[in-house]
Amino acid sequence: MTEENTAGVVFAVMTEIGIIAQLSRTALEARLPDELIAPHFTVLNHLVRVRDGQTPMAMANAFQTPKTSMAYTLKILEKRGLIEMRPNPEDGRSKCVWLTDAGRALREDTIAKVGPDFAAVVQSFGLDRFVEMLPHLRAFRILLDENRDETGISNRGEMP
Amino acid sequence: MTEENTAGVVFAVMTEIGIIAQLSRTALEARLPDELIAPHFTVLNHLVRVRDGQTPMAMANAFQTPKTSMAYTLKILEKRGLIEMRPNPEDGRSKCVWLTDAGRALREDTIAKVGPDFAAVVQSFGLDRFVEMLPHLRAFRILLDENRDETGISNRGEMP
DNA sequence: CTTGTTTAGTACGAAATCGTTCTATATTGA
DNA sequence: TCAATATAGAACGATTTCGTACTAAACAAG
Repeated sequence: MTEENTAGVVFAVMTEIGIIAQLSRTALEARLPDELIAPHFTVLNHLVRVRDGQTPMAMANAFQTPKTSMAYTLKILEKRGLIEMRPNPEDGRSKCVWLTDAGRALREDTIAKVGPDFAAVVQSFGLDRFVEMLPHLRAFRILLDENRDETGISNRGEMP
Repeated sequence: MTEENTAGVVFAVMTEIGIIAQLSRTALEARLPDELIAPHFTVLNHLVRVRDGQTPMAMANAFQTPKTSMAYTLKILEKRGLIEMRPNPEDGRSKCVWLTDAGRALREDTIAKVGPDFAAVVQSFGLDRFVEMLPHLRAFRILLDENRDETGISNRGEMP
């Protein structure tokens, strides 16, 4: 926890981010339907946030998660009618993942429900500090995203 | 992704934090011994960062994770000789978790190995931005930590 | 065109995570 | 004191996550 050196600061930031992610994951799951867990929502959110029509492999890559894990998550989302899997017209091997109206609606509802849970915390923290942090976090995430694959992890989808 | 309203900003920050946590989790696991995964390291780190000698229940609470999951993680760490479980002298029901020298050493080694992986990213991002963000993240994490249990999740350890 | 190589997805078994239930100890309150 | 309740951990089965092996389609080189 020393902050005198680069490694210390970076590690401390990562630790804080890890804890925050864990706590908000719990808060999120408390607001999801019982049958769904965080990864399901994360996938729905990704499809809205980036774009839908992506292949499962591209999504596994985006999430740095094994393709078999992604396949399992997608299968459940499809069973629940929250996404649709259609064949990829440009590649007979792969499929494309599309959101259904129900999928979009569930994402919206969940966001609306989780918001108030954070309201008290955000108010005492100060919205302006959030606004201030957001572009930095975004920039850092983009950098991290670009610079990965330097740590060699297989089975997690290669760059498209 | 709109940033015009409170909920939008908060949700956007959470999304970025979630992605960063996921990416750094992958980077961390790439540097851990093959038999160990992120939760193992996270527990070791927690025991150094907060204090060791805690009960499994207190740790499950800290991680917002079911006590059975924590028990499983601890069993593996104990089997690997990275922690020791001793009876709690103040409560016959519970145990206390203590780090071994090997556990401390593994944490140190891992931090030393992961650091360089982030060096390039941090350099182009700017260390000063990290230093700037750290206290905000820490303050937010502490607030989140204090304000939880408003979403009612059972089985994840009550406050000690 | 072949033929060998790469890639997307699937099958399947192993490992991790989780919820429920059970046991032993502690705590509370008559 | 002692019964009633609450808590920590263990046991156990179910679900999720993951790694390896396999299949089918695309691609590359000749």
